Amino acid sequence: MSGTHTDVPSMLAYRLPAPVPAAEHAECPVTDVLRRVGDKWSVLVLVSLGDRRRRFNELHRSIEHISQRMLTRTLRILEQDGLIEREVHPTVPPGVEYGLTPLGRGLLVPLSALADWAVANHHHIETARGRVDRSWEATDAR
Amino acid sequence: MSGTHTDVPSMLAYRLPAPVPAAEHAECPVTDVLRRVGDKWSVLVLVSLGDRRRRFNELHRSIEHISQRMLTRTLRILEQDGLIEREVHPTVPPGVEYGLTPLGRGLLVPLSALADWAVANHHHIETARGRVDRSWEATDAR
DNA sequence: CAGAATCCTTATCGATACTG
DNA sequence: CAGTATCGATAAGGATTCTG
Repeated sequence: MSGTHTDVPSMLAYRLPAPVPAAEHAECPVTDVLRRVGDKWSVLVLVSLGDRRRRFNELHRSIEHISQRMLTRTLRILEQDGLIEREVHPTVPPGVEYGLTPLGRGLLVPLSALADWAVANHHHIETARGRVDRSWEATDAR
Repeated sequence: MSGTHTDVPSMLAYRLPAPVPAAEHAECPVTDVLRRVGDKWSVLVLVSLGDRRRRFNELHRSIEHISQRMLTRTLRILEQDGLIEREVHPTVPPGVEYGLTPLGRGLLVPLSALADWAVANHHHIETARGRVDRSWEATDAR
C-alpha cells in the first residue's frame, strides 16, 4: 500500500483514482467507504471484531456508551456491506456470533494506517484548534 | 489471537492504538479524524488542493454540486484543524488562495491508501448489497 | 470575488419500552 | 440473549438572498 516511489510518509503525488471533481460523487466508492467508516460506531465494531469473534452482548459491553439500537443498526449495515458475518446458533437462549469477513479484515489494513496517522498527529490538530494538548509529550521521542 | 494464514492482501495483527473500548471515544483521535474525513466534502477539498493551490471559486467549480455554504464551512473547519491554509491577496476584487499545510499533505497519504482500497474493493461491497456492479469487469460481456 | 446570514429539510443518534 | 419499535433531540446539509 505504500506508494510506488515516495519514501517519506508525506510527499505528494498520491494519485487518487479520480483527479477530483468526481462525477456523481454519491456513487464514488471512496466517498461511500469514507462515509461508512466515518459514522459514529462502525470502526469501533470492526476493530472489536478484528480482535476476535464476539457475541452481541459481548460487543455491547466491549464498546462503551453504544446504545443497543445503534449497535444493531451498525451490525446490520456492516453485514449488508459484506464486512462482517452473522452466525446464529439455534440454542436457547439464542446465541449470535459476529466476525469479520475477509473483506472486513482487508479494510482494517488501510484503516489502521489512518488510525496511526491520527494518533501520531492529533496533537497538531488539537493545537491548531487552540486547545492545548500536551499528553503526547510524556514519552516524546523523535 | 487470530489466525496467521490468510493469503488475501489482509493480514491480521493490526494494532489499533486502543484495544477497542476506548474511554471517552469522543476524545479519541481516531474517531475524531474519521468523522472529519467522513463528512461529505472534506476529502474532495483536500484532494483538490492536493493537486495544487486554488482560489475559492476555482474550488467551487472543481467540485461539482458543492454549495457555496458548504464549501465555506468545510474550508473553515479544515483551516481550523490546521490541514489547509488560507492566503488573502489584498487586491480588488479580493483573491483568496487555499493550499494544503504539511499536516494536510501528510493526511493524504493514509487517506490515499484507504481510497485505493475502496476503489479496488467496492465491487465486493456493491455485490454484497445486492446491487450488481460489473463496471470493473471492463473486458467482458456484450 | 469571496463570502455571511437566514431558513428549511433530512439524516443521525440516543433513550426508552417491549418481545420471542 | 438478541433483538424490534417508537419517539424526540440534534447535527449535517442545501437553497436562497445579500454584501464589501
